[in-house]
Amino acid sequence: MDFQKSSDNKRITIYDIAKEAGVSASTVSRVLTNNANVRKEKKDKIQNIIDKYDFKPNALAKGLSDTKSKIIGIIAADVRNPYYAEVFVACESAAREAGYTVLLCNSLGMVEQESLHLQMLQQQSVDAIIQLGGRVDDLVSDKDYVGKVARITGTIPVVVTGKLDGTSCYRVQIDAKKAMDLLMSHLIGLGHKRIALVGGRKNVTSTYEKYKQYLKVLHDHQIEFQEEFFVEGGYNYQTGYEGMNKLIDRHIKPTAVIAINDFSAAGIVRSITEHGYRIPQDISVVSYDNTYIATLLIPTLTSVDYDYKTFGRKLVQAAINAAEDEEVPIQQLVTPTLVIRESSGPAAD
Amino acid sequence: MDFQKSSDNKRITIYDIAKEAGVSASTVSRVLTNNANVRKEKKDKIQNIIDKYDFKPNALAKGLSDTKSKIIGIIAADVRNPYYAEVFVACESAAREAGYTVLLCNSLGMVEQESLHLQMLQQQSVDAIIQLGGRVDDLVSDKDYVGKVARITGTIPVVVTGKLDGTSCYRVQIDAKKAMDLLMSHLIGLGHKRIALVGGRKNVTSTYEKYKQYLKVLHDHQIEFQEEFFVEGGYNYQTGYEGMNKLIDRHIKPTAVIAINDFSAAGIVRSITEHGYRIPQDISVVSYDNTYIATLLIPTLTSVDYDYKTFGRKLVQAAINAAEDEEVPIQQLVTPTLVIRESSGPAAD
DNA sequence: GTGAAAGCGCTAACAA
DNA sequence: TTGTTAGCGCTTTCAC
Repeated sequence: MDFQKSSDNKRITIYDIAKEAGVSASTVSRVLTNNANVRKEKKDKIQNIIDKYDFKPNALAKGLSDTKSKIIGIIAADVRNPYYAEVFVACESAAREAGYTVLLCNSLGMVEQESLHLQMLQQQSVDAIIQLGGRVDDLVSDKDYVGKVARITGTIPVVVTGKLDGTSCYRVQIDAKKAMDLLMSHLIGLGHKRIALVGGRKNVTSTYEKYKQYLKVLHDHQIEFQEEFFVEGGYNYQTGYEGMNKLIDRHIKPTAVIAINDFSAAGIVRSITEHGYRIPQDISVVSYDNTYIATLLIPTLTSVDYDYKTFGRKLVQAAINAAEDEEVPIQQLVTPTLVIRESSGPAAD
Repeated sequence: MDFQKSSDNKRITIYDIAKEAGVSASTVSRVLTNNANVRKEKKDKIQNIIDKYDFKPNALAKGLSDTKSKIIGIIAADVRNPYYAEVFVACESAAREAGYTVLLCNSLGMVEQESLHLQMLQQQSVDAIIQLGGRVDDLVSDKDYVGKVARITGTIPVVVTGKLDGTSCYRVQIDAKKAMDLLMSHLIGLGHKRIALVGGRKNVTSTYEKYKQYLKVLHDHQIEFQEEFFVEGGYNYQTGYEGMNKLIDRHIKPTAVIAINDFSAAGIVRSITEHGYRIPQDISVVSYDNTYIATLLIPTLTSVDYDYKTFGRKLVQAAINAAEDEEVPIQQLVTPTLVIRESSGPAAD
């Protein structure tokens, strides 16, 4: 067996198959799409030739002719963040099962990239677009972006994990209120009253909702809200680290900390450890996303899980249904669950 | 401002532009591709109309007609692994700069998926394929897969991060020998002699090469190789954890451990910590990949970095050059560097 | 049941 | 400089 680079291996087409089978291209197309009757005898013959050459129809041509590319474009904030990686992989699997392919683009924190990606996906004639994070996380939707998306939704359905006021995007969101409830009940059940919330920005919808719910739960339990216990910041290691340092340095030590995600939790763990406190004996740490980071740290993190498989399936389902003009709910919620690990325990004192 | 879903927003084409401008479609095409002369006056008029409708040419049609899709297909083992995520993002950026789009598929450990993805990418008429990990990591290439790929390379260039014997794939690899040298010099320089190598399988090329080099360096320094110090395993947290447990439980405590990647390093750190040893005072831990995991752990990990940006650029460059029939070296090496952090220190005793 | 022909939206060779 | 024409590879009427 010898595999040589057969230099100009002209791609085989439906016509080549047709000629060899002694039929017309239409007939070959019929057995390919399998949506018209072809005499069994011919059908078998054609199929054999197709198999023999391992022929696969050109998706571009197919897409051009029936104006369906069977591709779903996905714009993610950053797949290097395991949260997005999990969601993306879940979407990819769900899409594949439904016979669709996914095209991934990352905006990497450059919001202007999102517009460009939108444009590119449009050019590629994707059948639907799913946007994971980025501008759709904004509490107040960017006007410019809304305009761009609104323009697109006329032709291509767009599904987002957040929202985009003024557009007809479909929304599949994580139930942020419930996510906060899970953490708060867990902590309050362990006797915590001095609970800090570290990381996240209030101009991000999901964070804002968590914050609101945090206040509400405190209030429901007659625990007074302490301003200093909410440390706004970002969503990465560094901001978690700095946020926690700030708290401890100011001598306002909480007995429990809710991190906005696993990354910031890692920074928080570092800060606490550096200050000589133990987790969870002195301070409990809990977080959101339940990415593998939660299992890598010492101690392992109690974290809120989203059932990524279901999340991805809902996103893709919405995208495909919308693309195929079927009924799609404007908004769907994904219910989070709590995974308890080593980082949370009874309140100190 | 009111954005309504203008239900059947027929996609605008080059003909619509042409009609409105009172010219032929070819002329519009000319200003679009900008590779033929059009009288400035007309050109401006056409451009205005294009801008007015924010018209973007259909990439499918374009790809069909000039048989170049400007898409690079990427098959990754699993983007949830930050190593692949880093490489992918680097490829995506490099591709975008060169005017290409990338299509990502993950095989998620299911080798049969790789063949299917290959097929799918072929159907999408991608201009080139980049495969990151998976079967191209095998020390002995899978015969079946080799056949499939060899068939494809006739039409579509394939670039891999490993190798695929018997095919004409282009190879862009990390210099595994050098990567091991960096770690070994570092450790030996710190006085370590009892150095264990935990994780990885010898049927994976890069691991095999590291193993060989490990033996060589030991030999060069007249350090006797101890069989038990090489603990074969996988590439994740669990295998790192179990591998290290095995070492310690057998009372063959090394003074330094080389983890096959950051994931297994995390497991190793856990095992060491659980056994009551300190890092690096009792045991140093170093690893490969330098993903963000290395900075999240306590202690932070000394790890071998690959300069992902360059890695991605080389992969994409090779892919594009090959697609455009330019000269491409069959094999290229990426030179790793060492990032020293908290997890490594002078040998105990 | 099957083939001929038109068309999907674009580019490029050829005339004019 | 510009328009006409012929594809790119496939699907889908419309006749037969």
